[in-house]
Amino acid sequence: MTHDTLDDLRYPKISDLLCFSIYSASHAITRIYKPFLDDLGVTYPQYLVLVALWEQDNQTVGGLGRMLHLESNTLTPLLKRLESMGILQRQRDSKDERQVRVALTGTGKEMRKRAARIPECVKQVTGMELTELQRLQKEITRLRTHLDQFDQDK
Amino acid sequence: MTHDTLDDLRYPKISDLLCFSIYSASHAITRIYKPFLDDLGVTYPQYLVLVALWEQDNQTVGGLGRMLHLESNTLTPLLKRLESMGILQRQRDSKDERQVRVALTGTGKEMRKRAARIPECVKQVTGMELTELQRLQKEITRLRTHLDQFDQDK
DNA sequence: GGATATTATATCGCTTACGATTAAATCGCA
DNA sequence: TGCGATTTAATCGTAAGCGATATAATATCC
Repeated sequence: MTHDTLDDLRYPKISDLLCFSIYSASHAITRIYKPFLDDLGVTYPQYLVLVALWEQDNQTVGGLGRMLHLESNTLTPLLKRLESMGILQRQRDSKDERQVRVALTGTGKEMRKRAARIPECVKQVTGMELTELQRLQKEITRLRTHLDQFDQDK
Repeated sequence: MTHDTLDDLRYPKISDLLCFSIYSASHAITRIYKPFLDDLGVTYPQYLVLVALWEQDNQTVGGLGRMLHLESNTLTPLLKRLESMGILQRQRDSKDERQVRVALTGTGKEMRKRAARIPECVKQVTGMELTELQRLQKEITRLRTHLDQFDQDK
């Protein structure tokens, strides 16, 4: 009997995998946001698009994709839904007709005020200190940067 | 002009939100796993189900759901796909016909060996120390526990 | 024992994600 | 100038997630 035979009997427990903790935390966060976002009438990915547009309005689809790490195959249908809700407008850029610019409507801009308390509410639910949340955010972002780096190196 | 008017002009930057770092890290992880899982012929959520079954075989759908924090509306179609691939079998429990037991086939059990090196490979890509990854895993799990706690309290 | 409540899984509809491909505009360069 | 390469969005198909609901089996209680 070799060591390999013994090692073959083991595999990391699901609860010990970092990848699973992030996977399940991501879903848990979506669930926590749900009631707040229901008030706004948007989904969680739609909310992230709004946060990106509140930070920088009138972006191209590609620009939004770089902020959110999403491609047009995900963003286009999502943006069309937000447009049909009257939250934003999509328009071809006249300087470069390949690009589509995404601009908030008055409704979309006003939603920022209605969403103002959401980050604070969610922070409360975490039951963690602000400094700890900030540190966690930085470390997870650093992890994602490493993963992105490796991905594009291929 | 009040302070509120000024405050209304601000919203957290997307890149500063913990929720977004977890959201985007989760997708980045899926992308990193992709080439390894392509070799196995499964998707990332399917892989997590396999990890859970390698840890504890012959579970009910509900038991798997508790391990993975997923409901039957997600698991049932996913398990049916794994069954149609010959990786596992689903069978009603004769003691309690409401329950469905999920058991790995020989193929499913053998895949554990072929997947043995994946966690180590992914760890390399993170570019982080094992102790740091473990700490991060614990902290994110703690965060998710808080969120789950709040969710079921409602 | 039988009506009622509870539990376990499945089904349906909708919204992400994303790989692969397409279409159109622009760029680069001979 | 013109033509192939590149860039940008959009489209299509498939697989998650999940809320709402349905269905069937079991548990509870009178």
